Amino acid sequence: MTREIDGHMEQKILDAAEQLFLDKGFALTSTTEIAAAVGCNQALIHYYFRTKERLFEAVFEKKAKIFFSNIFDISESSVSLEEGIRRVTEAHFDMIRQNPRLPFFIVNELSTNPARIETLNRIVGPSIGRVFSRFSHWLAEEEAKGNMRHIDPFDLIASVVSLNAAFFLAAPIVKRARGIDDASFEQILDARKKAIVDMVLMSLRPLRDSGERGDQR
Amino acid sequence: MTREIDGHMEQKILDAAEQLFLDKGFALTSTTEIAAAVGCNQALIHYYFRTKERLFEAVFEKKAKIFFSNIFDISESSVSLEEGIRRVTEAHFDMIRQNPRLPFFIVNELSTNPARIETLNRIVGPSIGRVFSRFSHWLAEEEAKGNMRHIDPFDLIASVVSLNAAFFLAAPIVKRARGIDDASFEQILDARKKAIVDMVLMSLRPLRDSGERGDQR
DNA sequence: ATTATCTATAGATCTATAGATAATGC
DNA sequence: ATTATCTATAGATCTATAGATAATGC
Repeated sequence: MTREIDGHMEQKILDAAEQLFLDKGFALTSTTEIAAAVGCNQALIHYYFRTKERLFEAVFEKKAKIFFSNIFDISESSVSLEEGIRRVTEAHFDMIRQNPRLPFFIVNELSTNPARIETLNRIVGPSIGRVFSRFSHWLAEEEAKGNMRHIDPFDLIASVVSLNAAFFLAAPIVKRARGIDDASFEQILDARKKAIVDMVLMSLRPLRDSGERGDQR
Repeated sequence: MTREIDGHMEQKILDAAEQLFLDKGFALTSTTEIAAAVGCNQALIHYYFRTKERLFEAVFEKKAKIFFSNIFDISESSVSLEEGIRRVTEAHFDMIRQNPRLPFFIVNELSTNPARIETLNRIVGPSIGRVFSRFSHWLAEEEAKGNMRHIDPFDLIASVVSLNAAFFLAAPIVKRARGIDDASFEQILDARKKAIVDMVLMSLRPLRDSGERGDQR
């Protein structure tokens, strides 16, 4: 093989590693297997990345960034409550839809290797605080206007992320178990997205006629 | 070592395997490690269980049964909507609370080894249909009475399971990341359980004043 | 005689490194 | 001369099995 026939080997290794790590996780993926997928020998992987661990870190950082960045970024606060909630929920759902193995990948690696939490803190830490506080303020305003019941912003975010992520954790399993073809599966995804948005919006409706919070209008 | 000093080795192996498999999954747990935890030699594990795979199966069946059995079993349909939803949601939450690694374990093994879905179908298949249909009927009645909005029973179940399971997938990560002690963690669990129940109940409230379904009373 | 437990080891990985070879840039 | 790629291999696992030994029940 000559050098750099089409694109760099380094990139091809990264791509193959990404796919395999996403699919099977760190432990079940061997450098031998990555080399086979790339079509090079196994030593080359260590030439570029030194260790399997460092190769994994490269993939993990990229994927963690996708998963945790811009969650619940209400950039335009001029939008209505319903529209705002719908947007962030759907954006989050769609992000996972484009990276369906992401929830499994993140959960799997953080559970089996808690040390990786450091990596996360470094990557996500800085930005998350600002986004959260902007979202909180927006919610508080809407609550004050009587547009929604009282809810801890953390609980709302946790719920939306739970509903979206858990579905994609279970989806491939259900898909295989029931032998669902791709076309039907896309329909199921759309339906579930709608159901999740509905559920969240419905749950935020202000309380009806008691003297409790959320009825100040 | 003499035989059967206190309880059977077979049971001790099962117990140790259960703990390790739950913690780290199939791939990351070695029979050597299990033997070390038990305090016997590694060959004994194969004496009793022949292969690591069969030992794992034994653990997996037991745990899958716990996770999937009796989900959403509304045994007494005389109960009110709110009380019924609260009960099944809390029962499900508490079941996971007692087996906090269960969601990770199930997701992890089904994702990395789809063949295991067969095991699941065999174990869960028979009972789940009946429970689901009973729950559906109960919901339909409550909807007809105007006590709740219309919702696909599957979506409701999916949402509750998602909310509960996802929390326990993320909880240990957050706990470690933020250095939360056990006492505070228990409080967080209680608070989250309440928030989940609230969210579900709130989302089921009948629609207010449009002419849509759920307002027939 | 049977059963439980142990020691030892074969065979299959897998990661990482050393050192050879070939292509490129000077 | 440097850099990319390859071959070969050391050393560390890990699973599974063969065969020895010791305890128990008859």
